[in-house]
Amino acid sequence: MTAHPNAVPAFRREIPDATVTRLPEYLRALTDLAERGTTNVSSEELATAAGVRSAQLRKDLSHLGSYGVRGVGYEVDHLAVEISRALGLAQNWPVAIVGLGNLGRALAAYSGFAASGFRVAALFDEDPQANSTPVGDVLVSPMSDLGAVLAERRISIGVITTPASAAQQVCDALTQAGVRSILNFAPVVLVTPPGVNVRRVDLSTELHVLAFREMQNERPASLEVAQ
Amino acid sequence: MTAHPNAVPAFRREIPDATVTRLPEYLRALTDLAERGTTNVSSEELATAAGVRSAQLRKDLSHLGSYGVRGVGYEVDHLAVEISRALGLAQNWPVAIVGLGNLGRALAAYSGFAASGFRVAALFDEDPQANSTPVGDVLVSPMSDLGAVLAERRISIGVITTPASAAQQVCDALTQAGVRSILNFAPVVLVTPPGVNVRRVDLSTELHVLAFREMQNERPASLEVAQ
DNA sequence: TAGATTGTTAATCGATTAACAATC
DNA sequence: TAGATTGTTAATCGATTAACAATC
Repeated sequence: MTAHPNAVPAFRREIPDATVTRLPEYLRALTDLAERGTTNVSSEELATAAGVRSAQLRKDLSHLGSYGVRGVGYEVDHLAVEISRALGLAQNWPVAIVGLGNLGRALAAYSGFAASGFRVAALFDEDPQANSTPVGDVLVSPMSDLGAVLAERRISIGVITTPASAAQQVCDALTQAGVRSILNFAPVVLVTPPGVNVRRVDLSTELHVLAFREMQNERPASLEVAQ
Repeated sequence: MTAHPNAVPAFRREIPDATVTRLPEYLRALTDLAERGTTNVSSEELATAAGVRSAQLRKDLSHLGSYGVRGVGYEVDHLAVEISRALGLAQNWPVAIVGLGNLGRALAAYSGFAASGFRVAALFDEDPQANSTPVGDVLVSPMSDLGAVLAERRISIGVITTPASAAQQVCDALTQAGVRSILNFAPVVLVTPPGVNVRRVDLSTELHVLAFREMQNERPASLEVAQ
């Protein structure tokens, strides 16, 4: 039995990661426009507001569907709704934060989450002292309750803000409890079972990249590769 | 006067951004290895520890120079020193943090910076009340002193942790004061003069990308693009 | 209809991976 | 020398940009 040589693969309608990363930015720009009372926008204007080229914006949007009108542009409200829907914003995702040091507490108190469709639904720390200090109206649970609490509150997104030394262990506990999406602030490469999505934010790395470019500016190009 | 057709462009020895972003990870992996007493490592092992392919690791390192030995591998300490040098880690960059809400204070207190070659050298907030609460041994200066303090402490890297509404204004003040490298945590696209490097970290965006994939997993692929 | 702007195709660019000659 | 592994070249892959036909 031979497959047709030009057979189209059954399903291959993936939206590139690079595009998904820019969608929230488009949404933010649209929200700004709406607040200023703008009802219609061209790809050129919206692209400028979001810091990209218009061709890229149109290409990105084309992955979602066809929500513009040729010769006219996009209706701000409508496009915002469509992007929100694509991003699953209506769902108000419950999120768990593990590790309540300075960063963990700052994130737990961050008001931007609520505005973006996320809700801090559980907090964990292994230090019993941390357990006695709630953040807002969310109590801090001990690590031993992780599985039970995640299941009960139907949490599928975890944020790791522990020290590097604890991160892998926490990651194991999260995946064990069925979490398949992890945002990791600890400076470690996490090992996860297949099917688990990990994104890492590393503050030092960001500074390193800046410092590197800063250095390049300071010294003449001719020295760039010399030892 | 005709240029030689195969003339090599005078200087074009740029290291790709993607490579620079991975260098700190390699360095971290090397530090781990050194702590465990490992003195030698192959590209295969180091790549695994850093979460990349060995071909990519070798390609990345080739931008810096030739620090391995064929048939043997890399000397852990030596390679670490070379990467540190390439990243400018020896310099102990002074950094300013503007905006001392929860996140700003968390960053100011973050011990990881010191370990990575950065030093929190100045803090700013427009709220006079914030000015009275130092973080560690660094006093909080009023925004009006920004230019003077940056000049005096020779600061060229700024971190913006203000609310979105203040970010552009702060950015203007920083660039005005000669800062050309900015790490922006506020959810805005900053407009800067040419030559200024901005990197943005956006917590909501990271969660959005995770939520998006989470959604894709939940529903069948055949619905992915349907409206 | 004429003018404008989208959605999409094709061209370009850059980054990743595979493969292997160089060489310890 | 034989075995191993780097540094680099060439092939592949994917993402960005330019250009324009479709169409409001």
